[in-house]
Amino acid sequence: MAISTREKIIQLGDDLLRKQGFNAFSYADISKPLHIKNAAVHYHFPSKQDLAVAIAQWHKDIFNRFSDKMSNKQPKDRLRTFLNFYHSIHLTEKVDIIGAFATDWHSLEPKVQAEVQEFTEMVIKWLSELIQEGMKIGQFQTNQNARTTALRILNSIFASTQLVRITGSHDFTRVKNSILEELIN
Amino acid sequence: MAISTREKIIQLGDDLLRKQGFNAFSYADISKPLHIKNAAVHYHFPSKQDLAVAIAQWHKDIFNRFSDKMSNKQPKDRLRTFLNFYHSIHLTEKVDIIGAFATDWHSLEPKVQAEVQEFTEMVIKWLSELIQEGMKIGQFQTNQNARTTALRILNSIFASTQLVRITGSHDFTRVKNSILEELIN
DNA sequence: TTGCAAACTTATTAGTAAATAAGTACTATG
DNA sequence: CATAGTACTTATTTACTAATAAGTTTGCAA
Repeated sequence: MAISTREKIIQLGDDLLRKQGFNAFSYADISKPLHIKNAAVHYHFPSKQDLAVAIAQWHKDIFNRFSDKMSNKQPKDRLRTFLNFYHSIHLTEKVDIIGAFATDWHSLEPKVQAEVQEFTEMVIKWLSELIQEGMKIGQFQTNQNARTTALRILNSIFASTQLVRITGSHDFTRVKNSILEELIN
Repeated sequence: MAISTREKIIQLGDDLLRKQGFNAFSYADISKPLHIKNAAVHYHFPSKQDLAVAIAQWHKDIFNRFSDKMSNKQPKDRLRTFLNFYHSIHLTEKVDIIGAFATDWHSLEPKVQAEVQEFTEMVIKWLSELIQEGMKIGQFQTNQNARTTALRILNSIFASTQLVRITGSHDFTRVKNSILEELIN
């Protein structure tokens, strides 16, 4: 099945959102590369906020598929794959979607904010459970509670996608490795 | 000495940059509250990029004064004050300037990027030295190198100012306390 | 074949953006 | 008192933005 225009718009919108920021791209930036007219984008997403909602929902879908696929893996491997996923974000010069939405938070309508909140809590919950499981089987060690550890991992890794734009790539690998080292052993 | 218009523009610009994002505020958002005309802002800062340069330099100045004032304090207390400073950012509904600049990175001209890079390295250097000193006198404990630890602290705390917009304030205190607990003991 | 809905294009609007040129008021200095 | 620089205002331009109304094409279904 060929990819639909609607899907192409979401993917390009996501790309622009994370490369430039929500207020830095326009419908023209979407319509031109797809060789469609401005109004065609408005046909699928009447307002820019509607597009933002769709992007957030798209991330929820992707994350659900990701967590399903990972469900039978060991906590250690799940965490490693999660961090590698962020590594690939960093390589494409994008920032993580959570940080991108957060800095533009006050430009977003409540319906967008609600989707972003849901997605973010999904990720935190997944990380927390992963940590608790890893603790139980002795794969991880920490004296913080699971949510706090989850928050610190999420913060460290999504902030890294931002910080390396300023300081350079080598710092990404430093942080990524240190997260693993700190928990494992 | 009364505060100059130039200074007022910088402070309000910084406020807007960190509350809304670089591309989400306009010169009108600055001129209106200050009861001056649009062109008066352009008189002080011909382009928006010039204003961004000034904001970055202003942060360098503030940080220099901060680090001078802290120089005779113990590493532990310096770190605590640093984290409290971020706590006050969070209370004003702003995000940290580093993350704000990073997400809007591709909207910034090289002259702005250079200033931001200089400021960021100043902060990382200050944190690294603080950690090394704390390790030497046995106040801190970590098996990571100083820059990596500095990066993780900076990442965790600046990402928190973003994440709590989505998840709520209580998570800020969690992260802040966990940074201290992890290092001290 | 007719009808009708989905997926567009054409054309336009109203608003806002950054930026600049030219003029004015104030103030300090020589 | 003249002049020159600083700090503005008035007025305007050019460009872009999101958004919408109205018309067109295409494919499928009754």
